[in-house]
Amino acid sequence: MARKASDGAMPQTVTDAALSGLVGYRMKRAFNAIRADLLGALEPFGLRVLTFTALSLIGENPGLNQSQLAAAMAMERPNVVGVVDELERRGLVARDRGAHDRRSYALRLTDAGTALLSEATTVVAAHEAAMVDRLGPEARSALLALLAGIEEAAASGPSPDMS
Amino acid sequence: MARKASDGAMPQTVTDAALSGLVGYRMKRAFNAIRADLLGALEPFGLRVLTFTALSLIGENPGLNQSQLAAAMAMERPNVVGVVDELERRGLVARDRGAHDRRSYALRLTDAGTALLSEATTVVAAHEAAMVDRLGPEARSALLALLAGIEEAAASGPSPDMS
DNA sequence: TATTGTTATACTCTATAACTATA
DNA sequence: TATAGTTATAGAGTATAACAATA
Repeated sequence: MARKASDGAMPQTVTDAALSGLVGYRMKRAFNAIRADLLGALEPFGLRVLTFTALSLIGENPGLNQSQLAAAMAMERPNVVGVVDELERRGLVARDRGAHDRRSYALRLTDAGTALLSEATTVVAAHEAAMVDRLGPEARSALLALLAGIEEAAASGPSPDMS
Repeated sequence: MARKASDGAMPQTVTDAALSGLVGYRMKRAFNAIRADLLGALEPFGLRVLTFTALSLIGENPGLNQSQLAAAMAMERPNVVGVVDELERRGLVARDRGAHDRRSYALRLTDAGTALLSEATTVVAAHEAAMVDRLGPEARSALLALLAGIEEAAASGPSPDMS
């Protein structure tokens, strides 16, 4: 049986006072928690975070191509291919060859994709509300504003035009 | 030359109105921005986010073992091995065989580890301040409180005691 | 029998280089 | 030549199963 209370060789509780004042540390832990919850919410729909995000962006921007989708998702083009492949294989997204530029695909949701996105969005919003609304009625909007501000601050970051 | 302005086949700007109300989406983007900045701050020290976090936790809790470190870092024990290996190889952390329980190691910083942690912590804090303080004097503490609250809400989450 | 550290392994996400077909 | 999509590949980060040493 495990009995180390009388041992005295190691700390019983691990503290993180030095780290807990760092936004990056707190954000990683909070993000992991949110991500795990989000994953659970999406799992019944057979969606991952990436496929859900892509589905939502395509639904809101029908006709966009994969390069634009990659930029919107802040990821590289090659990694978008698999995401769209998966959505296309499941009949949720269609790739239409562009008439104007035959190199690119115009992405759009199928009827099945529109329906699944609608259901998944409802469930995801409910999951998030259950987590965030414990912190008070204004916590959600305050948090969203702060997070958006951080992303913006990073974009116009400490090393501007270092291209 | 690229000239698609007169094409009209695809949207010029991609919107994310539906997603931008979701905490998970905003958090992922903000976290990526913070993480990239953090990575840049740690790179001169030869540290990653994981090794910096481990270094800080060991410095604050000398004598803790790898299982406790894993729990504190919210990761699995096998993945801690490589992190401690790397820190030990660089002479920043020492593994002392425990006299009371010879299965475990008592982890502690070496003098070099203490010195490096001190320098890295200063630089990381300055980097974070440069990003976060643009949002106002109270943004940092407000954000930390909200993030801690989210993590706590997740811990006592919607599916309690589902072990 | 349970726990610590470990190895092996696999899966996801991400990033880069190089190819093809179109422009 | 430049761009869109693609392939192949490699690197992190994370997760589980199984093992030896110790309790």
